[in-house]
Amino acid sequence: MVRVRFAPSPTGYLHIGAARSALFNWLYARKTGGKFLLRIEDTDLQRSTDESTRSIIEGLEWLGLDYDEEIVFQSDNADKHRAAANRLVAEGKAYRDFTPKEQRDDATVKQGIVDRARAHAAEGIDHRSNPFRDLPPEESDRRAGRGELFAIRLKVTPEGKTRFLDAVYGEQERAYSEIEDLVLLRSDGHPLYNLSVVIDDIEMGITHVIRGQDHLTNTHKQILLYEALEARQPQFAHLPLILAPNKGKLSKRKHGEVVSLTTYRDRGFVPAAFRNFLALLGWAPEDEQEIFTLEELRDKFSLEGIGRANAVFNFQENDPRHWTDDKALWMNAEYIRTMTLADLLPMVKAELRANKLWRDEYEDDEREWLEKTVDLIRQRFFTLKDFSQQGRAYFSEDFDFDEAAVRKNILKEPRLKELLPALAEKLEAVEPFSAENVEAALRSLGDEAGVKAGLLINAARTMLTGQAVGPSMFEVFAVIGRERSVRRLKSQQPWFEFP
RNA sequence: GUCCCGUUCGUCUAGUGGCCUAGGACACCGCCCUUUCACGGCGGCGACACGGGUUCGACUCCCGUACGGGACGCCA
Repeated sequence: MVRVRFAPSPTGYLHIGAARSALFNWLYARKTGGKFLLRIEDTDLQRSTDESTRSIIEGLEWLGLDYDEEIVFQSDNADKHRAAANRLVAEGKAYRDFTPKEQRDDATVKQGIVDRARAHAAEGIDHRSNPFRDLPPEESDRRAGRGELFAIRLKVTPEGKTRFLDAVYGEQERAYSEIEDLVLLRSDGHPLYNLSVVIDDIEMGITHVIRGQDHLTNTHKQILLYEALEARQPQFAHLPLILAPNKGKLSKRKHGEVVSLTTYRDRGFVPAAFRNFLALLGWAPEDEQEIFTLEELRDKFSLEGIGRANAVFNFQENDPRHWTDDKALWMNAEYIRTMTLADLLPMVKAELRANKLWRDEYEDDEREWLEKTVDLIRQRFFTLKDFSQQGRAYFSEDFDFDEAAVRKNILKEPRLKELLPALAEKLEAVEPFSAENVEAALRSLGDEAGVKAGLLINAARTMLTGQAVGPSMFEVFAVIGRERSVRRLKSQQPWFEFP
């Protein structure tokens, strides 16, 4: 039975790369009939926050990735991690390192890695030079008993190599000589990442570890731990990374909210659309299908379909039209215009409600009207936000007029000053007020006045919706209704002055 | 610096030795449809990082170079 997990550390918002890992794990579990588990890796007390945990849970819920069993909080297992480390010491597979702890902040650590590596290169690397590595057990016990502080390090065998078969990257091996005696337990008793992950994965019965490629080299250390703990290794599958447009790392500090999953929710993405987009970042089906229902995605997903090259998340920071990847935007528009109305309506409702445009009648008396209207206007929308912005005039009397539209469609033709009220007159008599009848009325007015129908159509579009673009105008009349149409055609706007 | 991974249109990708004059999607451009803008239809632009091998034949296999990414912490 397949058991996979998504194991984020709650140190910030849910990153889209992490969201994709979660998605792939979820798909794999659902495809194989296995379990998808959630583990919060909150052992870094300094940086973990409840708010992050909440945002992760919300994010998964938004994407529709439901998890099985109780959430595991890694910090709850610290005692088990400590016990395991001590057991390894007792078994001689790990040792106490009494070297005093160095105090370093994040920045100096990063520099230290490079400096130390250079020095090693110059002098020749020896990962086994720790003076406490071969301290006799009695001596080690005595010093520990005396209350001396120590870290616990894994005693890595000098000769040999670790190997594993990655489901994505294939055969992997690494010489033991490349691996340091990693610290398992800090001198303050705090268990460290590699230990905790391995113990928890064993404990949770994880069969497949599907995670970012940034863990590919860590995996060798973890394998050493599986061996030391005499536990069976899971199958590993590492995912290519998602990069920024400059092919660098995608980070919040540099790239802002575009990398945060919640941004997509807040900016009007349909969850299924974003999920679909994410699935295609680093994975491809056997055929050329791009739009999938969740069921199709689940059925077609496979580890074999995952690529090895990192993917660029293509967005343009200073261009509002391309604020995120164009394909994601297209995908969202595609979903908005093709999904069932039943699925779309609740999202539209939430959007209208958030903007005080919702009226309860939309749910009973005017339900039909709402469906017709939404169906009409969704054809050219890209996000759910458009329903309250571009689509505002359909739901409210209080909407803005686009300046360019006014200039182009109204002010440049003085005759409209008479024609618009004339059109309003005609519309008052149209019965029933259908698209066909409105069209006939409008065209006859055009003929009588000797102007092209297009002039009236475009002017009416701007008077009724404030915009230069929109759906078929006769449908718009029908949806806006006689009363509002007439009123808007006759309305005296402040800008309504011809030269 | 050391080790690991990668490199096909601007982007996401298909491709596992002949099916490739390299396919699809997004973006872009043009035409058609049309009252506008979209949608849709049709068409266009556009890529195998480079150099050596292996082979009758290489996008596909091997080696090297370049470039990019990752890891190397008493962080996760």
